[in-house]
Amino acid sequence: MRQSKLFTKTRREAPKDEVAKNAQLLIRAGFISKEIAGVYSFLPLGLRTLNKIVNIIREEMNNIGGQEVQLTAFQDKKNWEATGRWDDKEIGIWFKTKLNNGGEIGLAFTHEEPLTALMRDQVRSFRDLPVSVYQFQTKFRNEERAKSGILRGREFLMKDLYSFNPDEKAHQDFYEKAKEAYRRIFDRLGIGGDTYVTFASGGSFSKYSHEFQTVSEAGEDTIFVHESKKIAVNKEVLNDEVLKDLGITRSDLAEKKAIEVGNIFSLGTKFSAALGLNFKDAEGKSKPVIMGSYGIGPSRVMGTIAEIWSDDKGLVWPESVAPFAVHLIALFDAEGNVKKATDELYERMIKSNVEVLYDDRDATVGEKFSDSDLIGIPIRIVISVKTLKDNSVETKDRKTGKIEMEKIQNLRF
RNA sequence: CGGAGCGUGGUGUAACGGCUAACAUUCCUGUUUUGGGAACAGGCGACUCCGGGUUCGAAUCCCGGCGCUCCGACCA
Repeated sequence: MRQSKLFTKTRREAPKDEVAKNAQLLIRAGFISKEIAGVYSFLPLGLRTLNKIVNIIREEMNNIGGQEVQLTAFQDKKNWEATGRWDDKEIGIWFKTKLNNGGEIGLAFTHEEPLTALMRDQVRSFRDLPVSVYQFQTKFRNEERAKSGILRGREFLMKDLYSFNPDEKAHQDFYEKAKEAYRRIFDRLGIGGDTYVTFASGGSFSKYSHEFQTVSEAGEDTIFVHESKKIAVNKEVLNDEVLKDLGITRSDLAEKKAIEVGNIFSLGTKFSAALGLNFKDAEGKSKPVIMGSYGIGPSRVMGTIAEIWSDDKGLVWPESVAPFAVHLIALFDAEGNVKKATDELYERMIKSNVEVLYDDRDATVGEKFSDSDLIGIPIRIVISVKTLKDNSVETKDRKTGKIEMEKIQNLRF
């Protein structure tokens, strides 16, 4: 894409009402725009990155057999009354509204109830199991206090997968597969090294749930990290019993702030029993389905990456989620030689399906370089009078700062 | 929801109760410039968040609302 056509602009300064680093950088670089507190819009660069995150998650969910759907955000009150979660006293974060015909609907903050109800029509026999279903969906949570930029919004994107299994063993097998898939996802997203499988409170059907916590000062959670085992314990459940279960001692643990980027949770029969999602086993006996839920917030992940991968000049995207692979920068000369050479290279890259952002703006050198650092595309390629003397370009790695000269004809595209 | 702070051109800031609300940046015009947010000249852009009040006079003081931020509580 030609940067001269990109409608978003970079800014020198962040709006003063943004304090969170992720929001400051993403707004300054033109990735997102704030609508109201906790509600952000995604602009072209931001949407590209968000979609890359989504696609990585999608691939890994498909790998473990997940089937993608898209449920509606509108919620039928009767499904939620069945589980006791319609009442505002139970769930304080509902957005609800009246229908003109007198009814009442809610906007989903999660989807256990509607999907369980939907599966009732599909699952009858043990032959229909196991099955797992997921979606990328906008969730609405009427948080009393939005904070931390896109880390905690009132509207946010979430991947939620729900598993349906005939028995506890099959459930556990899938649960472990999902855990492994999550590890791969965070590795591919570039935050695997800082992300710990964290033991957290399990609720009534399992002793523990597992959170995926990325160590960052911007996080809201406090976890205790066991570095060599690459696991952690959420402060909420840190006690002697947990330490014994995990075979670790308190002195091995280091206290850290962390962002919860994902979690997986055994639901047992809580929802299937309440909503009547039963199946006939091989003996013809009716049993409730065993369920699990598995969430990741792609928009929160994007904010987390911005927190972790950034420096004083701007964002430093991992290749896997960068809005473009290459930032091509032309430092024009009066004769037009640089423009001609850069246009040619740009066309070549487009033909080779390289995702390239071409800074063809009539801007000064300093502005182009500053914007490039701010936007944080992994590889910067500069063409100028200087490089053309040698028929070369200069490449610079955003992360390492390493600069190399390369002959134009030797470029890999 | 408890506590604290803040609302001034697009953005960031300034202005004792008193001149035409100032400065920087962005943006527009032109000239020059092209390896780190470049120079010069000219120009556009604000009912000072909204509504009331005090005063000869309000961006400034008072009351109410709305919004934003921070700390805490909350966060299947």
